[in-house]
Formats: sequence, C-alpha cells, structure tokens
Amino acid sequence: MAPELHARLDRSSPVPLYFQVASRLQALIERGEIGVGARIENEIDLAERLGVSRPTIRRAIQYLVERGMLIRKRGVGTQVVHPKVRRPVELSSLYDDLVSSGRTPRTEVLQLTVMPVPAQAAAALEIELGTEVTWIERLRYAGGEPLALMHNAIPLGVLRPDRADLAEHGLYELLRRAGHVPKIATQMIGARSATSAEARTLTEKRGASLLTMSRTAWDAAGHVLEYGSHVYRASRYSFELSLSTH
Amino acid sequence: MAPELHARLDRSSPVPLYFQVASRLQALIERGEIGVGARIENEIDLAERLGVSRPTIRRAIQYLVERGMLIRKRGVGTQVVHPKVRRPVELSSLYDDLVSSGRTPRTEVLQLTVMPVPAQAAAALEIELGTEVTWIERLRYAGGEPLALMHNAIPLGVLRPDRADLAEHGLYELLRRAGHVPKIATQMIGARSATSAEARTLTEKRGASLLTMSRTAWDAAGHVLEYGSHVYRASRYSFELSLSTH
DNA sequence: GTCAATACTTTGTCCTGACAAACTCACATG
DNA sequence: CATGTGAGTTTGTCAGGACAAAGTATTGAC
Repeated sequence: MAPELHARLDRSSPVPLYFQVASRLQALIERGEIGVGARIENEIDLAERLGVSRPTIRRAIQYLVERGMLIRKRGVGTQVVHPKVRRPVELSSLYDDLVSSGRTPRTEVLQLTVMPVPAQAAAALEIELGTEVTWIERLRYAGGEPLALMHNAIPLGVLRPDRADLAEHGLYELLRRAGHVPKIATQMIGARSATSAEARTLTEKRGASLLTMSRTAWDAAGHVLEYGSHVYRASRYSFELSLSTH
Repeated sequence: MAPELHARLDRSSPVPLYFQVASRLQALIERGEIGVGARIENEIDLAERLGVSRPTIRRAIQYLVERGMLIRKRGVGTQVVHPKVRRPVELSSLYDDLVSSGRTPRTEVLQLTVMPVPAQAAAALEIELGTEVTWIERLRYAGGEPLALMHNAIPLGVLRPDRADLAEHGLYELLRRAGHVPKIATQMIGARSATSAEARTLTEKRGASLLTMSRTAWDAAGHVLEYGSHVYRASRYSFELSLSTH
C-alpha cells in the first residue's frame, strides 16, 4: 500500500486519530493511488500497521463510507467505489459556494427593513403572524452577472445585520459570527416562470424559467435562525447533490 | 422517563441492540413523550438502565443525531431538536415516493429500445460512445395527471426490462429485484422552459417552467446502474430535502 | 465434473475500561 | 458587584478483546 499511510500519526495533535487516518486514506484515493475497485487492507492489519485500535480504523473508514468513497462488505472487505468525495448538499450559503468554486460573488442589498413577518415566512419560522422580523432582499452577482434574487426573514433576537455586512459577507457567515451556527435545515427546490419584475432584475426574458429554493435553518438548540426564499436564474445555476444509502 | 424505555431489549433478535434502542427513542420523540428542547438521560445512566454498554447507547443516539432529531453537546447533554425524522433525500425512484405519499402513480412506456448511448448519457455512465444501452422513455402520471417525462439509459448487462415490468413498477424496484441495489447517486437539479413537444406531452403551456433532474446511480461494487434525465411539471412537483451538519 | 460441506477471511456487533475536552454552576476573591 | 477559579457533569476519543454473520475458497463425496 501507499507510503503515506506508514507515516506516524500525530498523537499530540488536537485532530482526532480517526480523522487523521480518514484524511490520509481520502488523499490516497483522490490522487488515484488506490484505484477505483481496489480493496483496501483489512481493518485489523491496518490497525496494527498504524498503531491504533480497530475501532479507530473502523471510524475512519466509516467516515469515508458515509461520504460515498468506500463501500464495505462483510466477509469481503472494503472497496473504493469513487475517487472523489461526493459531498452531500452542505449547509452553506450561496455566497460560500461561489467563493469555494473560485468565482467572485458580489451582493447588492435591495432592501433591509424591520417589518411584520410575511405569511409564508411565519409558518416556516414557527412564529406568530404580526411578529416583527428583519426582512432582507438581496441581489447576488457572480462574474459580473446577476445570479439570484434572495429574500430572507430573520427573527430580531437572532441577528440585526447592517447593509455593509450584508454587502460583504454571506448571511450564513454573519450568523455563525454572531454565535448562531446553522445545524439543520429543510429545503424545498422547485421551479417557476419569472414575473416581469424578477425578469428585469435578473436580466432575463419575461417568463424565463427560474429555480426556486426555500429554506428554514435551525441552530443546535433547535431555535429557528432564518427563513429564505430565493430564485436563481436557471440558465446559470443548478443544484448538485449526492446521496448514499447506508 | 417514558416507560417504553424500560422494557427489556431482545438479545436473541437479529436486530442489533443499538437499533432497538434507537427505534424506541425515535418512537418516544415522535409521539411527543420527550418534547422538543427536553434533554434525554445521559449516556451512562441510560446504558445502565437498559443493561447495555455505553458504546451501544452512543451508537443509537448517533443514529438519531444523523437523522436530525437529536443534538449532542459536550458537557451539556443530548437534546431533542425536532419531533420527527428529517429524512434526507432518499435513493428511491419517483414511483416509490408517490406510492409512499399515498398517491396512485401510473406509468406509460413511450419508448423502449436498444440503441447506441446518447452523448450526454455516455459521460455519465462512464462508457464509450457507440456502446449499446437500453433506452427508455416513460411518462409518469399521478392522480390522473401527467407529472414527469423520464428518460433512462441502462447498460445492457445490468437489466433488460420489458414494457409490462416498466408499466407496473418503478425502475429502482426492478433494479433491486435483479440484484442491483442502488447505493450511491449524484444528482443535478435545474430548471428550464418546456419545448413544445414536452409541453404537449405534459399538458402544459408552451414555455412553461419544468424542473429537471439528472441522476447517475451506482451499486455497492461501484458499477454504474443507470443514468436518468427527467423533467417534472414545476406546477405539480418540487423536491424536498433536509440537511444537517454533524 | 458437480455439488455440498467445511475452513478461512473479513466486517458487524458488543463489552469493559480509561482519560480528555467542553460546558455549567457554585463559590471565593478582588 | 464583577470576575475567575475550581469542582462536577456529560459527551468525545481511544484501547483491546470477544464472538457473530456473511462471503469466499477449498476440499471431499458422489
């Protein structure tokens, strides 16, 4: 097997051993040093060779199994099924996604007010009609072109962003900075035709197809953080996701 | 705590202990006997009370954490954050989804031929251009109305379905029956306007917005099972998914 | 040669034990 | 009163061992 796996693990590091092992395996697979279809060494030998216990090795392998790179079969072994991480849809904002894919997002804040929660958002946020929330309308550009028109409702107790913050950062980054880490979200993805106002804003033709995504996000304590209702230019954007049953 | 948790676990059952524990916890939470926000007993006490080890309890809790029902915090405890499973997008066909949501799907097989693989499918299936595959075109109805127009390419070695099978079952069910269990898939969800032919078939207006989904599915051994390219009536269908970071 | 029984390999489940890290809260100190 | 120190609680990580279950390969009987 590849040499990298032989290097001594760093037991003084705050990074858990199982994660160190998983990272090395992942790197080997991504670089093709363990080819698709090949079986990796069995757990017991791996554990002995790396000087860790079998549960630690199992946890490392499990981590990669959940990411879709490996498959295990009892009585057979553990096999590489895909050379790269098929990362599941992540809980990040469009802004983060654009940055990490090397594009340069720009945000224009069209509206930022405190107002009674719109009906659709009230149900999603699980708050009463009439309660005041921060209402945000943003236009997100990528590569100089408008990409998405985004609406968000945020409970007043969670965050009170200002225009400058919103123009320079993703909403999720602001939330995280304020100590509200999004942990769970439910999304709905659909499509519809652009209204004439939307078409004008997004420089699309009237009636052009738009991707719609609405999302509600909660933090670790189960508190609602935000409701978003966004439309994307279908001609410029699509969602990618990967699934695995385990 | 609720009485159900006291019942003796069945050690002679083939169902793993951790799963028995997880199922009971899930039932209690779904029925509201452990309310949202409430903390469950700590792992060590739970383990002692149920007569299993702490790792077993941890695994049961982990299972529910991954499904978005529970959240753990070191030094604090484990808390209920949502009363029902937020199940992630599952690897099932539209047919199964419709059945499980109580609707009555019907399938019309428009085309079923063996032909050289179309260019878009060749890349996704990771096979060479010119290779022959089974090509299927189906129209899926729900509640008497057309809902989706589905195209699939299937390698000849995987499955050779006939019209009757396709009319009565979902493609994934047929695959599973043939011993090819889909384990991993990558999907892309987008939108576009209907061509006039699509509009006619789906009884939509010309130019109506359609949701598009393309998917490639692999089995446990890493073999490609199918490539699908589908369009859904955006007016009747949307994707729901839930995410959690862990 | 075919087929069934057997041995072997490998992952799955479960146990006990130990210490570390993060959080909460009471209490002492300035 | 504010603050930070420390004890206590709870989850996170890790070890090492044992047996079960599933799949593969070999062997033996017919």
